[in-house]
Amino acid sequence: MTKRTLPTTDELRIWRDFIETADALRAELASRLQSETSLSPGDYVVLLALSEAPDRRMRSSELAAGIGWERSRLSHHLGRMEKRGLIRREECASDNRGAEIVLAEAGATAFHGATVPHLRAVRELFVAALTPEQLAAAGELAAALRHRLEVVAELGEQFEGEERGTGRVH
Amino acid sequence: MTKRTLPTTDELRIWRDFIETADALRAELASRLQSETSLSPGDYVVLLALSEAPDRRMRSSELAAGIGWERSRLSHHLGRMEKRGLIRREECASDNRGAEIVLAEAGATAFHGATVPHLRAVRELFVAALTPEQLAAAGELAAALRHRLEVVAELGEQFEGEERGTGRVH
DNA sequence: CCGTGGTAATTGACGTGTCAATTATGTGCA
DNA sequence: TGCACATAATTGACACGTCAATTACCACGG
Repeated sequence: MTKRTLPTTDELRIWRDFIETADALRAELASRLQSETSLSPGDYVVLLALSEAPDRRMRSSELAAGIGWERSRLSHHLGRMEKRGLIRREECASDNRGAEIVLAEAGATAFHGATVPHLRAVRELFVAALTPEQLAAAGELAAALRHRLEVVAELGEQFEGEERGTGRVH
Repeated sequence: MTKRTLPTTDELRIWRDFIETADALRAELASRLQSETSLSPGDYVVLLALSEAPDRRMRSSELAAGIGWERSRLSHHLGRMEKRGLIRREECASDNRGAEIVLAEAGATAFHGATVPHLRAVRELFVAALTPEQLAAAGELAAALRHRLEVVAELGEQFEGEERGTGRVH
């Protein structure tokens, strides 16, 4: 006999509801942020990281690591943000390869204008939509899913490009 | 005194965990689908809808409505899929404006090859990562969040472009 | 018949994301 | 010294998504 490896119809329905709702939520937040402050979610996380950095400046790779982005993605995004005057790029004294990303005045202003509306939207669309129990459940869910992702990522590194298992950990 | 309208630190942490995890999950699923079957998630949903349609063909707008996409997005995507031979566009007899989207052989084959690996991945990364209680909680979460999104969407239509409220419904 | 308004679908411009090169620099070891 | 290798960051090509036109056609009231 073979073990069941495919989701049931109910499980699949929950999966679709879950991922589509998360997507819709992200889209709505993004749309509000954009229309209220002309910042994209990407802009927001970059500006958040920069405004919390000592001296409001950071090495490009630290920034990428801090917000969990690939460097190429960050590079492209910084290019667009620089064109709009939100950040500046300066050469790095200690490492000639490196770039320091500096929060520009326009960036600081835009970020300050964005933070309250954005947080208000998070509260309205997420926190206030859930009971305290549901909120806690959301946290546990995220932890469980993230844990599974980390586990399979480690397995994936070990058997580079081989067959994937069933995901069963025990 | 003013009512609290911003999330607490804990609430914000849960929010970030939640949305970032959902994002990571989506990204991992997409990456697997792509590397195992050279289909994107977009391709998958389009092919799924088409392969369930009577005669494996559909009017473009029905398709868009069925999968919840904007027509422009679908149009762009169909252009890319047509170039790869996954679908065909045919003229519509009853309405000369319309287009019928037809599932091509290559599309049917690709979809059939993709469905089992994809469902297996959903099970491995989502279903099997959660306890039954957590799975149920995920469903309730999605329902609650989606409900809130629908409510604010209705409000948004009524007061087109006016100030947004706090999201409090009662 | 004709014009006005609505609908089907596409297009172009642009921001965004990924992958695979590429450039330029640092580092360590024979 | 000099060369192999790693690292910092960018670039180019291309897929994807949204928004605002645009094109082509339907439908209906005069």
